[in-house]
Amino acid sequence: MADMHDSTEEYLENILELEEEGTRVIRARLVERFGYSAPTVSEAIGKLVDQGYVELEADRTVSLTTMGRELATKVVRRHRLAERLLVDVIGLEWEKVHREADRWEHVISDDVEEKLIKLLGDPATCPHGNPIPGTLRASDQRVMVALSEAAIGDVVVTRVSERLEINDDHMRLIADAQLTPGMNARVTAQSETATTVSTSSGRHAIAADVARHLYVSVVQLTPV
Amino acid sequence: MADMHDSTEEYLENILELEEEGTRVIRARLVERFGYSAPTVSEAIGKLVDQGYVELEADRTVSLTTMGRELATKVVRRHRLAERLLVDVIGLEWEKVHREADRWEHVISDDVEEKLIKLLGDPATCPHGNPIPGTLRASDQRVMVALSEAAIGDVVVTRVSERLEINDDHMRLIADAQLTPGMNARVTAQSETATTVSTSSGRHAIAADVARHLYVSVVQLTPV
DNA sequence: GCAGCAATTCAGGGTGGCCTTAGTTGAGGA
DNA sequence: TCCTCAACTAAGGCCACCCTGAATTGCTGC
Repeated sequence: MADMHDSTEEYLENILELEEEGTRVIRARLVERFGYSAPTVSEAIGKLVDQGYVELEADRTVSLTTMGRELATKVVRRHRLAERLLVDVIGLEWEKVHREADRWEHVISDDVEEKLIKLLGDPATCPHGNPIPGTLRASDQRVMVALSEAAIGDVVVTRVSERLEINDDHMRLIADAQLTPGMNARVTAQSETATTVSTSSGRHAIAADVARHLYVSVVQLTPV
Repeated sequence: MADMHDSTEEYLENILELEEEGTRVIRARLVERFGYSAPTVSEAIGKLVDQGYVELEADRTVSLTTMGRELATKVVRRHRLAERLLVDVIGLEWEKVHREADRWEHVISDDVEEKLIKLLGDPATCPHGNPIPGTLRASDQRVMVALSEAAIGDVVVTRVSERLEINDDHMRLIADAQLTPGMNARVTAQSETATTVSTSSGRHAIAADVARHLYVSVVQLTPV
């Protein structure tokens, strides 16, 4: 554990999230995410390298060391466990939990993490459908596709990427459109700029930059 | 809200706690509490004065302004609500909750605070028996006395002061001796250096500096 | 082969929050 | 009266973490 700050956790967490999104992680990506200046991010990454959390590859890719990945995973796990606690037990509104968990993730101890896993029944995903790493239950990974790439037809929303959770407007839109994990939707049209879906709350045009971070799985034709 | 840090909350909280303990609050008391150097504390208090959270009186007493008291009370309330959540819902061990809540108190939002009060049934006290300020339920303030001052006879433990919660050894001792709030005990002897009590777990000598921060109320002779 | 642009580095700054060392102040006791 | 001691102030320093502005690097396309 040595000496470790929120800032360390914040960087590692975001590196892991970028990886999860399939983005090649370079410092410029982190500059965009955090809104910090480039020198600030470079300096911070330099320290993480010194501390053995990350490595800078020849092609500038930022990669997590084993130690870094462990800590990053722990932070993400705590974030998502906190979200489950906040939604399932405390009853905080769905759109508000991400922001709250962004602070809670840094203060939850190992002891509490353990208790939470028990209390919440070893949940496989957070309330937005993102997998909780390191929990015991096998993650029943269904085949997911970004809403922006989905074929016309019926789908089930499975996951709202962390990327969207930052933005209150996006979250409200998703909640209002009934596009939260588990909900059914019908993709009626795809274009460069938007995906059109029908849900129980009506017809909605979802902008491409939102649809790219909203994952769905195709409804199976269950033979009757 | 303006700009406000953990350090601000930490100072205000401790000022309020010192007040609760009946201590005249001067900066030297905070130096002892935090283990910071005197100049550090003086500088910090100076900033709190500038920001309108506290006032320095002519006799050097540090006093909270209305604004400062509000924030201090909020932090203490969140701390104690977090403790209740950790004990009653999450199941964290009694001795560990104080330390955990010391971090949680800084990250709980107004929204969550509200939900917690509902979830926990508007609790009057934290698990250590300290009153939760600003909750709706009338605090049924029984007549309490420090264990070190209690007369020989039967008492009920009502409160473990924050002062003791910092120290793991003290907390373990109290838990082992069955001196947690609600437990019965019999005071069998008082001396300058210790109080001797009998509980369901046997006979214990409680050092005076612990007994001073452990509050009890005298058991009423309920006429049958 | 070189301009342009994205990515990064270099140099220099600021603030918050901690430190030490060395005064100053004021009230109480010898 | 004067000394002492607790409480506080003055001055200077350090580190973490943020900034701006001005190079530099290296790939890409003309």
